[in-house]
Amino acid sequence: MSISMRPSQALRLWQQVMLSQVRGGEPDLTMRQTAILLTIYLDPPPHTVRGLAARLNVTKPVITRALDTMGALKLVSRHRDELDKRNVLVRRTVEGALFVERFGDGIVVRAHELPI
Amino acid sequence: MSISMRPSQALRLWQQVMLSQVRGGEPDLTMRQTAILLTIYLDPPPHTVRGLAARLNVTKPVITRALDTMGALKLVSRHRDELDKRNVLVRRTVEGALFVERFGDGIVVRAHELPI
DNA sequence: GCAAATTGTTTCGCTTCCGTTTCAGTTTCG
DNA sequence: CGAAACTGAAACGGAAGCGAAACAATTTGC
Repeated sequence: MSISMRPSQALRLWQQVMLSQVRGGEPDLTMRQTAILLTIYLDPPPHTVRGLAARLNVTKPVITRALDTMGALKLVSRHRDELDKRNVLVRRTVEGALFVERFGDGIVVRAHELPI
Repeated sequence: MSISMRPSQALRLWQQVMLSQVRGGEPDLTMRQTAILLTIYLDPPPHTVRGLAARLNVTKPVITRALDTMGALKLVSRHRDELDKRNVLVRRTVEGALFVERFGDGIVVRAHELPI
């Protein structure tokens, strides 16, 4: 059974979640950064710069810079791949897992609060 | 009857919507910009810089700059309030309405495609 | 063994954004 | 009338983003 919603409900949900994030002072991530973060936390590892760039259809420097920023925020971490030292493996962090978990819970709450 | 979803579904929905936006080459809005845009299109007018700043709990220059960027993208427009010339009224545009409409439809589609 | 290919980062010039402060224009009100 | 209040924008130095191109480090394959 899939999830059904009308476009007006979908937009209202998005607005409420965005407002709660902004008002709560959470990091002001871009859509690209959000896509990268959620891909790292939802898709099975390993995650490489190249793989993420292909998944998002963006260039590699876009991934590098997003990892710089989210790394500074402790949302993800980087580690050299010991088997193929050209690769960088992107890993989850405790802080990032908590952030994503809170984010998901927030969506659920806002969805529940939606008017009919 | 409210909308029910599990956190894992909510996160997967968010990921799929973000991925489709990024891959589709849509403007890479930040959470703040998204919150502003949706507030303008979902909440009843009039919308002023001050009002939006209060709604998002951010400073006025944040709103001014976001309107600069989204104005350049033709997603919103600014007009001086003739009744109180200190105010700037933020208005919707045809392009912005189409963008928001496509966005909402995209969410609905991704929600429908979600695994159980 | 060594050129070619692959990976992720860095550099370039430029744009956008930040928070804070300052400013110009307008309205309010004593 | 004129001072105070209010609104949105501009100025400031700094941080972070962009695409394109060049770059080191590593692996592949002849």
